[in-house]
Amino acid sequence: MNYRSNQSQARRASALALEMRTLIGRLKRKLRDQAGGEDFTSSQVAVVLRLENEGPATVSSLARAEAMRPQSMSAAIAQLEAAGLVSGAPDPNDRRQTLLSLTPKCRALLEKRRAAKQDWLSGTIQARLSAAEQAKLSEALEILARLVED
Amino acid sequence: MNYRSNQSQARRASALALEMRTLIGRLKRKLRDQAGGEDFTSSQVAVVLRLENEGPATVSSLARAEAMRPQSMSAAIAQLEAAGLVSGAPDPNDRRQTLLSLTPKCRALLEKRRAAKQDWLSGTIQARLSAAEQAKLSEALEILARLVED
DNA sequence: CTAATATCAGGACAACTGATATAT
DNA sequence: CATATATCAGTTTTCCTGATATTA
Repeated sequence: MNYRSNQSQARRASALALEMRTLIGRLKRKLRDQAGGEDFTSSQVAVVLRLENEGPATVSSLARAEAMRPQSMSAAIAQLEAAGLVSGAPDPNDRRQTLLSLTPKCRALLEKRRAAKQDWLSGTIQARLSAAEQAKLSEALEILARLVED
Repeated sequence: MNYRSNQSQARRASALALEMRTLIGRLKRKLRDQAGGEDFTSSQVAVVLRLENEGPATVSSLARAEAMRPQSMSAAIAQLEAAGLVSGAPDPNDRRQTLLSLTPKCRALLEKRRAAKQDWLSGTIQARLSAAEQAKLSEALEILARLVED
């Protein structure tokens, strides 16, 4: 690996990083705006979908999964509980923990929103990206996941 | 296009959306943490790199490029100006506008940080992704850009 | 007069840090 | 005692909306 190729690799990585920064900022703001009003934050949506896909979990494990502080996750979940979408039950095996799960109301809401295609992100993915592009995106997400590991 | 294939398309899009939400949240927090302290926010970094790549620009045009409000961009840039990294000069052709550009101090700082590989995102891209993976990422970024168009 | 640029003022909200109680 | 979970309280930060002055 010579000097010139290291240089051009560095330039390519910088260019990618620039594009990514702008894109992440835009997506972040877009997701927040779409969630505005009666809906939920991006983090809250991620939690609900995670509970749906992976079953009951604790505040701490959810915080680890999203790489945020337990206190922040707790606040997000408090709103979901207040809305009656998530409920917690003490874990009989470890009484420090509270296992959270989706309420029937939440599952019904998810059904309804899916039927009405009310989720902006998945709706836009379907509307604007071909199957081949979605496949490329999926590959890229696996690659990107490695950037935030640890 | 029959019912079943629409169903499975919708499921695929939902799964992608879930992965993306979690990933965006994690990247967002990671970028903020890496920028913490004496450094700058992700938006500020994006602005500096954009000015470097595309030359002088106004607050409004930068706000459009990042899809945020001019007032928010103005605040971000005020900090950069206070740090002596960006300076503005009135546009002689249109006196409503102020053209912003990088100061020599900022260019020197960029050089120094690049030499020391101090940018977390581009450093991690280089360290953890092969050339082929970076190419896939680049393709995916073009695809993703279409999601936030308008 | 209407449209675009910039900036001041105030507000909302997500995530943070620190401290504390409880259970393992 | 050391570790893990959860939660209360207060703060920071980023971006927002609304209003105003200036110039095209």
